[in-house]
Amino acid sequence: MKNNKSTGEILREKREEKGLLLRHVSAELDIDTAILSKIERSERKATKEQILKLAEILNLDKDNLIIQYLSEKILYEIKDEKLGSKALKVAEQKMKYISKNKSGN
Amino acid sequence: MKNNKSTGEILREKREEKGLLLRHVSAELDIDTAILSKIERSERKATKEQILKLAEILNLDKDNLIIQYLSEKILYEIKDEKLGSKALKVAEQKMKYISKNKSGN
DNA sequence: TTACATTTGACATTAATTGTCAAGTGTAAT
DNA sequence: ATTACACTTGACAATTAATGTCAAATGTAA
Repeated sequence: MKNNKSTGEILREKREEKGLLLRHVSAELDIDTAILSKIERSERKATKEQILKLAEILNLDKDNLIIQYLSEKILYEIKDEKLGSKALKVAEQKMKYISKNKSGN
Repeated sequence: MKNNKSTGEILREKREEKGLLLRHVSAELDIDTAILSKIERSERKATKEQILKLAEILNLDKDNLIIQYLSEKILYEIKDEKLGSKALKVAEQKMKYISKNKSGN
């Protein structure tokens, strides 16, 4: 498959690849290094603004990163739910239904 | 299709079908009628506990109602997101991947 | 051991959710 | 047309969850 890495792993890998320190990147994001550290280890979620800024700083594809990020938010909603998987499928059905009636994408 | 009604619509229809007033049901839920009114018109989200209690009060299938409810929560997360639909698909992929490696369901 | 990057956890701040209340609207008797 | 009652609306209060800071702890490489 393809979407196997977490957002945090992606961020950390790319940051290290570029030789940047937490301190450098967190300064640009205007947050404490502690938070970025936690984001990279999936102990905290980033905000959408942070994700967008991180994509810029680290030269990551914005759309991919956002998709990654949103999919984690979705899974977070249902992580303790026995019926989560079914709910996901229903959400997709509804999604199709909505976009069909509104046309587009 | 099948999942065309919102949770709120389901709740209101069933309540009226049973001839119950907002005041009756909201008393059992231990909340103000105003909130239940809003829940039924999809102006507010219910809590999971409220959903479970409503299923009991109104003799609705718990699993179906929960699935309905969770799917709305999921859609709420991505409602303003251009890439929401793609994120949903990725979430499903990840879900499969997870349940494959953990076995079950 | 000093230097520095990262991690950890206790706590503060802020934002979102959930709730109350009181006044407003609609409708159907009387 | 006034009373009665179900429901709705919006301003605001309370509670809970998310986001952040800070200082001390840990790891690692001079």
